Amino acid sequence: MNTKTRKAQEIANREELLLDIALELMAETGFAGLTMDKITQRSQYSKGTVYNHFACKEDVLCALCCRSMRLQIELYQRINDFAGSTREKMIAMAYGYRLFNRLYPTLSMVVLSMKTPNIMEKTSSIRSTSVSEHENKIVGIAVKLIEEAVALGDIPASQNVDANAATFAAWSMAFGTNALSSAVVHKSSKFCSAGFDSQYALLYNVNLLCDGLNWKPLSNQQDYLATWQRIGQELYAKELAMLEQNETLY
Amino acid sequence: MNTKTRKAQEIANREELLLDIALELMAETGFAGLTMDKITQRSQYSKGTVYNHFACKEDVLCALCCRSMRLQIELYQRINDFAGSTREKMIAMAYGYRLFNRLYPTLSMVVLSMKTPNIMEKTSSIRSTSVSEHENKIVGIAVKLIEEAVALGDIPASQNVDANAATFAAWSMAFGTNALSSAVVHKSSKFCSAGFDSQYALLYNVNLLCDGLNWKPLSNQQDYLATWQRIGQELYAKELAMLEQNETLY
DNA sequence: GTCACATTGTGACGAAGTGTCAATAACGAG
DNA sequence: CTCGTTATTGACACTTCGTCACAATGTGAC
Repeated sequence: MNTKTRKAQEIANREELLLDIALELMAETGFAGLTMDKITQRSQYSKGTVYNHFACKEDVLCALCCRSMRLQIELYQRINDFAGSTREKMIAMAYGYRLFNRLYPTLSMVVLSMKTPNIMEKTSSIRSTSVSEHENKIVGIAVKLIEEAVALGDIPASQNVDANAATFAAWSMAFGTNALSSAVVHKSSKFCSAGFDSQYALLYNVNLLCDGLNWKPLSNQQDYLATWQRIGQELYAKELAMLEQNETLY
Repeated sequence: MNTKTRKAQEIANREELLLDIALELMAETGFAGLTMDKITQRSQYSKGTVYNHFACKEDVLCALCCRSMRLQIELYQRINDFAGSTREKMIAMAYGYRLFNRLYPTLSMVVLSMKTPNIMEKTSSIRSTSVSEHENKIVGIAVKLIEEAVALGDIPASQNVDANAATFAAWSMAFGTNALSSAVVHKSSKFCSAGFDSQYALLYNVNLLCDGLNWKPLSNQQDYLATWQRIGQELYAKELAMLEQNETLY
């Protein structure tokens, strides 16, 4: 029985190793540069072994997506300790989301790609439900926060806010902002010339949303830019320092 | 000289034909089922000719993306004739966006995929700037509408709204809502069990955003669900009828 | 220690797809 | 009709995916 758990551990370790390699390859040679053969070559294992872990190439992405979400969850959990209003905590979630996207650009692209049909069509159901589970955990954090805001009256009861609907709105906003930001940055979009500031776009957008929910204090009652800075200092100082030194973690 | 324009016309026609085939293939066999070989086989032309039109497979998607945006623009232009406030017109844009996504599900997936790195990395620069140009046209429609709202005072000057920033927010929201809706519908997401209603999610989300901008009349001052219905009847009756009969147009 | 059995690993291989290019065909001006 | 130009073709070289018969290794009973 002991040997079994040891073996299982070894397999789990190898899986992480393979994922490290996959991520490294993607960072080096771009998204299209990831092939199963290259993973095989760079690892000390053979193709068959790699395919023992992942049913297909898309499953590798799925697994990376799960890792990505575990990392995100870690960032979001710190928010519990943040001394601030519920709205400030929601903004902290947005901060964490953006931080994640900057710190792990390759992983972020993986998450984005997972919403795309050509990937989803091919993933095995085991992997894709695993992604859903992780996703639900993140969604749960946001739902809980919004429910708390309603309970405390930060979001007036008269707004009749459904926590699920509001969470979906916030998620949509964050997801869309990130997806379009990275696209806008690279291209000759109208926004580039219009002084588009990707740094604060998410703060701005989430503030609009919260104001729409009538989530007190409103953005004209409080300086959320200051909150934004404070979140960075108090919750994510370590990660910001890494970014300063251009230490991107895939 | 006349022969040249005739020839050019023929080539343009053939390009449209090839795109029709590509779309048909995607609708039939899924996104991953699209191959250059199949396009070749189903058309009466050879591989070389197909590659004369499109530098690579991703260029086909790019071209479809442009077609997709031309169709969208057509939908949005009708809004000029809509008798309503600026905010109602913004909601009409959201309506058009959602209508487009329902009427052309395959094309919608193409647009979504274009925001993804594995596609973007491979597209030729000519095609991708063409996508940007089309995109800018759509963005321009929204910017103009928001500027008008500010000029009329529907959005109070005190909000200090930048039309570009607000457009980006609206675009992010619409894009994110659509991307996540289609993902949520298929999967065992928390939202499914929570009575997620994809039909009105975009209306709800855009209303939140407009409320956040303090775009008058606010959603508690007017029944925008009624507006939503009116938009369907007055602007998009034909398209709705098609949807009723399950006539999806790729 | 060893033997039968179970599990895990291997890499050559077939299938499928991409993009190229030398050869061929069609075109049109003179 | 002829000849240079341009468009078209499909065989080919190359890449990649995913499989499977076989090899190697690990396990536990005796």
